Amino acid sequence: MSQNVQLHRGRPRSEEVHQAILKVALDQVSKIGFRALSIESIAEAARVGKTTIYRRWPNKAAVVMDAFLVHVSPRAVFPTMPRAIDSIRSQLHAQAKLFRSKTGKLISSLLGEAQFDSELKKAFRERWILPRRQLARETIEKAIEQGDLRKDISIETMIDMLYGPFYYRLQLETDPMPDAYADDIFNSIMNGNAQLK
Amino acid sequence: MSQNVQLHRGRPRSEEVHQAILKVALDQVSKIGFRALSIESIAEAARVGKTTIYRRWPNKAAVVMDAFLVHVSPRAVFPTMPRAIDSIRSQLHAQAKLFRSKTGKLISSLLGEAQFDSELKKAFRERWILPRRQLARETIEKAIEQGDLRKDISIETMIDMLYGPFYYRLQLETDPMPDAYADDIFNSIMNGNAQLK
Amino acid sequence: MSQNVQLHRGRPRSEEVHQAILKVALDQVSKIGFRALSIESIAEAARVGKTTIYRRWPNKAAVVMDAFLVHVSPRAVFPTMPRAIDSIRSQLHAQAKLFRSKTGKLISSLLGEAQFDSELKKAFRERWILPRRQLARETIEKAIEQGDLRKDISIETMIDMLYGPFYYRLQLETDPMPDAYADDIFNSIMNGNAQLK
Amino acid sequence: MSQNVQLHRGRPRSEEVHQAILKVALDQVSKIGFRALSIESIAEAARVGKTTIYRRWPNKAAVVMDAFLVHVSPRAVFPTMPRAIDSIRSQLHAQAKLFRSKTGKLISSLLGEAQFDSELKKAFRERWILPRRQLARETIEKAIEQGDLRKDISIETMIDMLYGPFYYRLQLETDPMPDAYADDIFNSIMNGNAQLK
DNA sequence: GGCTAAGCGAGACGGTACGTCTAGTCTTGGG
DNA sequence: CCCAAGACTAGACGTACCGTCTCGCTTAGCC
Repeated sequence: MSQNVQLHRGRPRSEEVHQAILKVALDQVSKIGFRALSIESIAEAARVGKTTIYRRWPNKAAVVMDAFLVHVSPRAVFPTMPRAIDSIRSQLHAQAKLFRSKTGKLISSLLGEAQFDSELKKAFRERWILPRRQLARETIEKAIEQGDLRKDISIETMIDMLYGPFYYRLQLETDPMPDAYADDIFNSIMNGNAQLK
Repeated sequence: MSQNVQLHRGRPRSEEVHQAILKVALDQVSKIGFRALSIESIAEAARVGKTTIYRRWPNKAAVVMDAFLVHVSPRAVFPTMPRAIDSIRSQLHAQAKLFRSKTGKLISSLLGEAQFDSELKKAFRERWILPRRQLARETIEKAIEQGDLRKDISIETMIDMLYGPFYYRLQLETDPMPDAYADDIFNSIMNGNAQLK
Repeated sequence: MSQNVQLHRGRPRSEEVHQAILKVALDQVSKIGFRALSIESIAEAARVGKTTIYRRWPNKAAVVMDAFLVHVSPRAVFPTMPRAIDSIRSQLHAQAKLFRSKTGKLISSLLGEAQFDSELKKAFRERWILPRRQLARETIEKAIEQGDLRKDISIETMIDMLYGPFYYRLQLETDPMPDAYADDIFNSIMNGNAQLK
Repeated sequence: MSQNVQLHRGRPRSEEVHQAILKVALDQVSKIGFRALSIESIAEAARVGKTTIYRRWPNKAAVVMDAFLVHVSPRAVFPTMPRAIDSIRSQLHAQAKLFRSKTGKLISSLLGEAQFDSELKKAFRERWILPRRQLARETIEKAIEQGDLRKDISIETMIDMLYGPFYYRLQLETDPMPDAYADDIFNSIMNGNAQLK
C-alpha cells in the first residue's frame, strides 16, 4: 500500500534562509535591542522577503524567541554533581553569570514583551522556564532523598525562591548580581532568616 | 526691593486637564490594555490636544506610570503591627491580593514595558519599588531588634526573597497566587528548607 | 542568452488606485478648494493608505496637478482653422470660456500654489503653459506666412499678450471675462492702440 | 453736556509694537519666504505675543500685505512727463525693474496667496492694483487728449495689456524680464501686430 | 521534459500611531 | 484695555512598521 499523501509538494522551505533569519535576529537584538528591531529590518539584513519570515513565525517576538533558544540552549545546562544540593548551588552561580551576560538582557526583553503577547508568554514559559523548573524539581527531590532538604517543604515555592529573586533583580536592576548574590540566596533558602529561640 | 522675576509666565497648566488625562489613561489601560492604548486615543477621549499630553509626559508609559501611582498609592500601604514580623507576613498577603487584582496586570505591564524604556524603569524603580523596599527594610530592622530575625542576615537579599517570587509568578503565571502562597513564602524565608542535622 | 535582469521587481503599482486617487483629488478640489484639501482626506475618500499617495507624489500640489491635466487635457485643444488668424481668435474665446468655468478656479489655485513650490511651478509651466505656447507659436508663424501678421513682430511677446491679460483677470478678478473680452484683446493685439498720424 | 462715550479705554495700542511687527514680517518674508513664515515666528522674533498680532491682523497674509505696502509705496510712484505716452513707456520700465527686484518675489507671493484668501485678494486689488490702474487710466485719457492714442479703444483692456504680460511672466518665469521687454510690450500695444493691407 | 505546487525576493497595498508643527483662542500676572 | 508668555484644542504633516497581497522567478516531486 503506497502512501498517497504527498508530504512535500512544491519547493521546500530553505533551511539556509531559516538559519539566516535567526542569525540576523540575534545579531540585531544584541545591537539595537528588541524594541528597535523590526521584521522589516530583519528581512532587509537577511536579504529575505518579509513573507518568508511571516510564513514561519507570527511576529518578531516568536523569531527572537527561537533565536534565543538556538543560541542559549547549548550553553545553559544544569550542572550535575554527586550531592544534589551542590548542583543547586552551582546552578545559582550559573544563573547569576548568565543574567550578567548579554543574554540576560535578551531574557528580560523576552519576559518584558511576554507581558503583552500571550503566545510569547506561553512559549517562554514552556520552552525556557518549565524545562529548567523540571530539572530543579528533580534535583530538589534528589536532595531530599539525600537528606539535605526537609521532606515537608513546598517544592514549587522553593523553586520560585530559587529563581524569583534573580528575575526580580535582572528586571529591576536594583543592585548588581555578583556571584556572592547566588551564595546569599542559597544560604537564605537553606537556613532561613528567623532567630532560633 | 520688588521681585522682578515673574515666576509663572504665561497661562498656567491646567490641573483639571492633568487629572482628566490620568483618569482616561487608567480607564483605557484597564479596558484595552497597555499595548492597545495610544496617546491619540487618550487625547481623543480626554478631549485634549496631543501636544498637551506630550508637554507633560514623554510617552504613554510615563502617563500610565503616573496614573498608576495616583491610583494605587492610597491603596498600597504597609501594615503596621506591634510585632514587626507580623507586619511582614501581613504585607505578603496584601501583596498577593494586589497582584491578583486588575492592578497586578497593570504592574506587570509597567514592569514589562520598563524593559524597553530606561526612563520608565528608573521611575518604576524609584517611585514604586524603592519606597516599598525602604518600608520593608525598616520593618526587618525592627524585627531584628525585636529578636525575631537573626542579626547576621543580608537584609537586601531577604527583601529580594520577599518580593522576587511574587513578581516572578505575576509575570510568568506558572501557578495561581493564593493567600497560601504568601504563607509558603513567609515560612520558607523564616525557617529555610535545609534538613537540620 | 537569457535575460537576467528582472524588469519589474515586486508587486506592480496599481493603476486602479492611481486613477482613484486622481479622481478623488479632482472631486475634492472642486468641492472644498485647494487649501482645504489634505492628503489625509484624499487617502480616506479613496480608501487608500497615505503611503500609497506619498509613494507616487511628493505633496498635494503634485497630485492635483496630475488630476488637473488628466481632466483638462482632452478638453483643451487648440482649434484649427484654414486661416491661422481665425484659430487664434477662436482660441481666445476658448480661453475665456475655460477661465470662466470651474477649471478656471483650479488653474488659479495651481498657479497660486506654484508661487510657493518651485517643483509645481516647473510642472505647471512645462506641462500646461509651454505646450499651449508652442501651439500658439506655430499658429502665429502660420499666420505670418499667410500674410495676416507682420514679419517683424516678437512672437514671444505676442504670446504673452495673448495669455497674460487672461491670467491677470483670472487671478485678480478686476472685471468679469465675457466673450467680448476675448474680442477686445484680439483687436487690440491686431490693430494696436496708437492714433495713426 | 459732557461726552459720555470714552473713546480710548484702557492701555492704548503701542505704535512701536506695530512697527516692530511689520519690520520683522518684511525681514522674514525676504529671508525665508512667505510660506515658511508663520505668525509664531514673527511673534517670537518681534518679542511680541501672538495675541498682539491677531488683535491687529486676521492672519499672516494681512500682516505681510501691510508690510509690503509700507515698504513699497514710497518707492513705486508713477512717473509724470509732458507727453502722457512717455509716462506710460516709462512706467513699463519701472514695472520691469520692480518685478526683477526682491519686491517682485513678494508681489508674486501675495498674488499667489490671494488665490486662497479672498480678503487678501480684495486688499491686494484695492490697495495695490486699483490705485495703479487708476493712474494708468488717467494717463491713458491724457494721451488720448494729446492725440497719441485712438479715441475708440477700450481703456480697461488696454490697462490689462499693459500689466497682464508682466504678472504672467513674473509668476511663470517663462523668460527673464529685461528693459527690452517693456519696450516690446509698449510697441506691440501701440502698433499692433497685424500686417496692414 | 513538462506540469503542478509551494517557496523565494521584492515591493506595493490599507492601516494605525507616531511625534511635530502651526493655527487661532484662552488665561495668567502685570502695566 | 493692552502686553508677553505660554497653555489650550484641533488637525494635517510625513514617517515607520504592521501584516497581507501580488508580481516574476526558482526549485522541487510527480507523471
